[in-house]
Amino acid sequence: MIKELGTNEVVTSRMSGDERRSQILQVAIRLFSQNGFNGTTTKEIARMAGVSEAMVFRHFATKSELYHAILDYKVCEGGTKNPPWENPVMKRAIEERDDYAVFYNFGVGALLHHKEDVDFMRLLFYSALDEHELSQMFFDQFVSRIYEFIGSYIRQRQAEGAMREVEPGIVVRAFLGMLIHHSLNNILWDKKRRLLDVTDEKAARSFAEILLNGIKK
Amino acid sequence: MIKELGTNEVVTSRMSGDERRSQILQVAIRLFSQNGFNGTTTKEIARMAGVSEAMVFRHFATKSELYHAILDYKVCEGGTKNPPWENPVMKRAIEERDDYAVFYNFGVGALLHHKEDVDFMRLLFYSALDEHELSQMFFDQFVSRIYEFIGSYIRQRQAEGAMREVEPGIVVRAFLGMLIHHSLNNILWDKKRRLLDVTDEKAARSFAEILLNGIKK
DNA sequence: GTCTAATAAGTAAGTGCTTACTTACCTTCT
DNA sequence: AGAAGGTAAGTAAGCACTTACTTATTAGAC
Repeated sequence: MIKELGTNEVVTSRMSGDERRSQILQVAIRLFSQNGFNGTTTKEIARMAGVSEAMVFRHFATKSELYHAILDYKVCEGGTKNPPWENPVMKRAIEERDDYAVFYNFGVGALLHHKEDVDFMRLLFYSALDEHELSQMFFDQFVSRIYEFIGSYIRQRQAEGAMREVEPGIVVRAFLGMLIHHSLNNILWDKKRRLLDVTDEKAARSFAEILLNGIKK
Repeated sequence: MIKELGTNEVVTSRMSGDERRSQILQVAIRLFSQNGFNGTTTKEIARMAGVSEAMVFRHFATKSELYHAILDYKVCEGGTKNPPWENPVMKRAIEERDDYAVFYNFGVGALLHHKEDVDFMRLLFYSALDEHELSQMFFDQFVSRIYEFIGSYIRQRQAEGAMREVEPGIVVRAFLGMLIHHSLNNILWDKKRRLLDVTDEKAARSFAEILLNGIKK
């Protein structure tokens, strides 16, 4: 009997199939992202979800299928759903050729996204090390599009004479490198921000300034 | 009976204790770096080393002790042993205030190092995700020294009026981000270099140029 | 409204296999 | 002969996954 204390709402112990399925999924996301595929047991997933192991296997035929469902869900949710350049602020910045606004907004968006979904970042790296196909899928679908998009923007600005002739792919890699490495540091090694303690805004501002000064004509 | 074919040298199946120990270590490094701690079995380590499981446990009391020994070995070998700035080329560049040479040489060195020791990179990330103490140790001992060293160089050049007043920590993070993220891409996701195919030298040159133009006065 | 039968949510107690680790014994060198 | 290198065959615990069964919910006939 699970009850939500402190509210009038009382949650009965029995859920509908869909509710239970997504609850198990949420629990599993946390555990897989914390301990990786091999470090997570179905027993623990069941325990954390407050059900018997049999229930886990009623909803997901195998542990692998559950892992696959998680990555599938996370890759779709976190990736292909809403690419950064759909943002109206970004759109205007691009039209107005406001390079700083383009890179700053992209950067802040990325850093925020990483911070809000640490589980996803960890899952992504675990699955990349495990060489899971969905990690490659995420890269092919999401990351390569970012390269295309920002790359083509840089190419355009080079054609317009606003940027030096550096290979756009390298510039994108440099910028994504700053952002992702910054998030990775905060998530994995420097949780206490002992080495570098700056707001996302300041980091994005500095990275955008360094990059744009670095490639301007 | 293991024999080295194609040479006159014949390796007998029986090794000395030290030889066997370091052979098991080498085999385990490869397996742990490929499959992580939980994904690697002592049975497989023994099989790959061509000995029985009992031999693994004669040299290392537990699986954890073996893992610890590996990280210990790798962290010392790959990290604290020879910091990049001990390199004479780097030393001269620093004395001569040749900013480009400083950052370019550091970059090429890092990229080469990553490429030559993919196992180490993978181990480092696996152990960081697993929150193993030695990953934190590596960060505290090796990475933070890089921040100190490059950071203080930047501070000096700022005082000399050669660089803008950007927080040195952010600049270091930006540069390390470019380098590490580039290596990570090559190791984990873009092994075929479909997104970006450049030599280490070109990458280091571009990254150094972007960074230095980005922060020059 | 109430009874009922079908259905869906749920579990306890397994299964066989794999795991990290051990024991008791053998073989090879010096 | 004795120390060091080495193994076959274990053990107990843990793993993913199954079976056989119980409880709660609900839809429709009356």
